[in-house]
Amino acid sequence: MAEILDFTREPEPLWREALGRKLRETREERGDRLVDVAERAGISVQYLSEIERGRKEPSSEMIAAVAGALGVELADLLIGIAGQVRNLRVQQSRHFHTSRPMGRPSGPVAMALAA
Amino acid sequence: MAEILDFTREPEPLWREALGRKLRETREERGDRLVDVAERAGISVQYLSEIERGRKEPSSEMIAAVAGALGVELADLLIGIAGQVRNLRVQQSRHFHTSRPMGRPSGPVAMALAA
DNA sequence: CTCTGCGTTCTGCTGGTAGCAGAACGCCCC
DNA sequence: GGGGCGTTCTGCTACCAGCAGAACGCAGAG
Repeated sequence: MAEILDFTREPEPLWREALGRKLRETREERGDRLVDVAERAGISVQYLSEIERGRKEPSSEMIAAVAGALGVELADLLIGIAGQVRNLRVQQSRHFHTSRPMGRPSGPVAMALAA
Repeated sequence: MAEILDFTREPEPLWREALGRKLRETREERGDRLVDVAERAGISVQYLSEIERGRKEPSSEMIAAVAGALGVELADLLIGIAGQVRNLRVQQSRHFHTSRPMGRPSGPVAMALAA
């Protein structure tokens, strides 16, 4: 009974965190400031800051507004996020089996309850 | 100058709609029932139904729980959704004819203001 | 040292809605 | 007719999205 639980951080990042990271990256690549994007998207600057830091859960309309203000489409955004998530996970669990989604993750409910 | 335009706005599907579609597709591919996934994810069956139909905005924890219950990772989910979104948009702009009863007024910024 | 620009974070506040239970309903197949 | 499956209606409560206003840290520039 060597492995009780992986007390290491559940490697899977949450959606809002990955999204925020990608949004920030995209904005900085464009050389925009928070206030620029916020104005264009029609939202407050504090709120955009929290979205980018993965603190708040933006609605689908918000996501569309920010993406539109950044000049990217949803599909591109998703692909970019997927890439980031992949890199993050590989970085963390370097020497485990490579991508095999068949494994039954032991704690789907646990994640929901944990947060 | 009057830069009014925007009447060419394709109805880019909202995040929650695309997500729901993909979740349902994944579940059906596995031959699971709503109640199976709901139980495994620890959520109610009505709510899962609404998520799959894109009617409610699930939190990141919910997404993780459902994805876990389906045995898929976030990255795979995102890529699948991106593909669906792409296909949808192509399908729409190719011939606008098919049964599209819902005249979705979904613009990025416009939606934020409307909401 | 001060000033300015940029982002972050704190304190509120309000409306909306996530998420649930319970039940009813339509549909299909036995 | 009955049972499995999904949908939808009516609530209901608790939580949080999303805002304004202001303050703060931290750079660099003068």
